Amino acid sequence: MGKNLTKRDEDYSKWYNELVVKADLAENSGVRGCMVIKPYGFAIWEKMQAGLDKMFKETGHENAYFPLFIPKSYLSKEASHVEGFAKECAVVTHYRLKNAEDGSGIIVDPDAKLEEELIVRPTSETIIWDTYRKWIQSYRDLPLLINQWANVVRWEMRTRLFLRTAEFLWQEGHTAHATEPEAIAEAEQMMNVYADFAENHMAMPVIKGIKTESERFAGAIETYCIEALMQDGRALQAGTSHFLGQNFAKAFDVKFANKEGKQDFVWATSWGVSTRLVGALIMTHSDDNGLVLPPKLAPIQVVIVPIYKGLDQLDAISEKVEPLVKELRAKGISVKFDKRDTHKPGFKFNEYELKGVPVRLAIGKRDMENRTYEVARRDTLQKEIVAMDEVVSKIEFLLEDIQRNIYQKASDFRENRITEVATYDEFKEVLEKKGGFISAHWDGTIETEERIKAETKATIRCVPIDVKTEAGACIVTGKPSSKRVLFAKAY
RNA sequence: CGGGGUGUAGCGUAGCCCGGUUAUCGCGCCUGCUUUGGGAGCAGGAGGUCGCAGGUUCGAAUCCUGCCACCCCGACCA
Repeated sequence: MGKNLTKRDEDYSKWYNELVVKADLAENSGVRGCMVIKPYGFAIWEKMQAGLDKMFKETGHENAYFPLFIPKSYLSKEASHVEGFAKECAVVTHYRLKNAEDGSGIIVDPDAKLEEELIVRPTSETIIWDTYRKWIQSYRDLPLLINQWANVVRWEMRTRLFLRTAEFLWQEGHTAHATEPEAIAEAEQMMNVYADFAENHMAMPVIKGIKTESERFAGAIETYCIEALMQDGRALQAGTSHFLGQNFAKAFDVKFANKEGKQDFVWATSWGVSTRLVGALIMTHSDDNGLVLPPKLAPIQVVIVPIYKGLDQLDAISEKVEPLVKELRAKGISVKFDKRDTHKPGFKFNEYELKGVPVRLAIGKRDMENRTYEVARRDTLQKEIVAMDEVVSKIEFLLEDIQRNIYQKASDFRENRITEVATYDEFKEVLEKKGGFISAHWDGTIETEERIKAETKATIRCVPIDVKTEAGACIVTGKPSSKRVLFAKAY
C-alpha cells in the first residue's frame, strides 16, 4: 500500500479527504454533514449498483420504492428500533412557509403545523412493514423478497465524506418468510452475496461474521456482517444483513394463514449496503498517487493518451486509435481516448493515475513508427511496450490480472494484520503498534465488551462465521471462553 | 452539548502579538509566444465586503465586545 501511509496514520483522515477531493469524487455540500457526489464518484457508485442489483435479481428479489416520510407513530411501534434511531432523526413539523409580517423574510407558517410529525427515514423497516401487512394474507404470498434503492437521513454528530454523511444513498432489502429457518437462510444468503460482491467486484477481502448483542441492529435478533480492513489498520463495517425474527411482524401485525389454516406472524430480514462502499474502495486500494480502482468497477477501464507535435500527428494517431477504441468497446471494455489539446501528456498521466484508471495506453511518433503502444498498469505502475497486434489481448489480460492482483495485495495485507493474543497487555500493545484485527477470547458479557471499548476504543467487530471452537480464557476476566472473537478500532 | 482551534481571491496561505504607503506569496484562471514521451517555460493580465455587526482611534486585517460559520477531540453511527 501507500508507501508513506504508516507515517501518515494520524493524518489518515486528511489524506483520505484530500484524495477524494483531488480525485474529484465528492465534496462537502455546505448542508450540514451532507456531500455532493461528483460525476466520477457517482459513476463508481453506479457500477456498484449495477453489480449488486444483478445479484439481488439472481437471488429472486424485486425492486420497489417506499416513501421518504414516516409518521412518527410508526417508528415507535418496535421498541428497540425506535430507541436505536431516535437520537438521529430529522423531523418534519410543518408543511408551509410564508412571508414574515414584519418583512424580515420567509418564516415557517405556524398555522401549518402537522398534527403528526413526519420522520425523514433513517431506514424503512417501519413503513415497509406497515405496507406488508396489507400485502400478506396467505403462505401463498410468501416469501416476499423486495429491495429498494433509496436515500436515508441519519443526523450524525460527526460526518466524513462517504463513510458517514447525514444523507446517504443505499439499498435496503426487506423480506418476509413463512418460517424461521427460511428467514435465517435469507439473512445468511444476503451476507454471502455482499461478501461475494466485496471480494469479486471490489477486490476487497472481508470477514463474514455475527455481531454481538451491543453492536446488533436496533430491532434485530441476529445481525450478520461483512467487515473489511482499511490500510490504516482500522476496520470498516461494509454491509449488514439482519434476521429480525417476528419483531416487526408483531409490531405491525403482519399475519398470514399457514398451510394448516392457522394464523401466524411472518419472519423477517433486512439487509443493506451504502455509498460507504465507495469510501471502503478508496481506503482499501489507494496509494499516494491516488485511487486504484478494480477494473470491474472502474468507470474508465482503459485510457489512451496521444503524444504528438501538431495536429497532423494527432490526426495520424487518431486514425490508428479509433479502430482500437471501437474494438475494445465491442468487447464491453470502457475506453476513453483523451484527445484534449489543452493538456500535456504528463498532466494526463497523473490525472488518470489519480482517478485510478486501471490501464493506460500512450502512443506517440515512436510508437507509430514501431507499430506499438506503451501500456501502463495502475496497480504496479509498471510500463511496457506492446505491439499493436497484441494490445487487445494484453488489455484483456491486464484487466483480469489487476483485479486479481489488488485483491491479493489487500488480502495479504489483512492476513498480516489478524493477530491472536492471549493477554490484555498483549491486546493493548498490538492495538497500539500494529492495528488491524485482534483475535482474542472474550467471556461473552456486555460489561467486558464495554470495558475494553472504554479503555482501548476497540470494539468487537464480529464473531467470525468460520470460527473454530477452542477452550480459552477471556483476556480481561479470565473466565472460560469457547471461541475467539475479532476486535478492532473501527470507523 | 462539553474541550480546543481556525476564519484574508476559486484553493492553500503571510501579515495580527507591537494599529500607519497600493494587503503577501504559491496553485489555479485569462492573453500571447515557445512547448508536448511524466503535473511546461517566459512575458503580461484579471480576481479581495480581510467571516458578520458594533466599539476604541486621526487611522483597524491587526485592539475590544457580541454573533455566525467551519475544523479537530469526546458521546452517536452504514
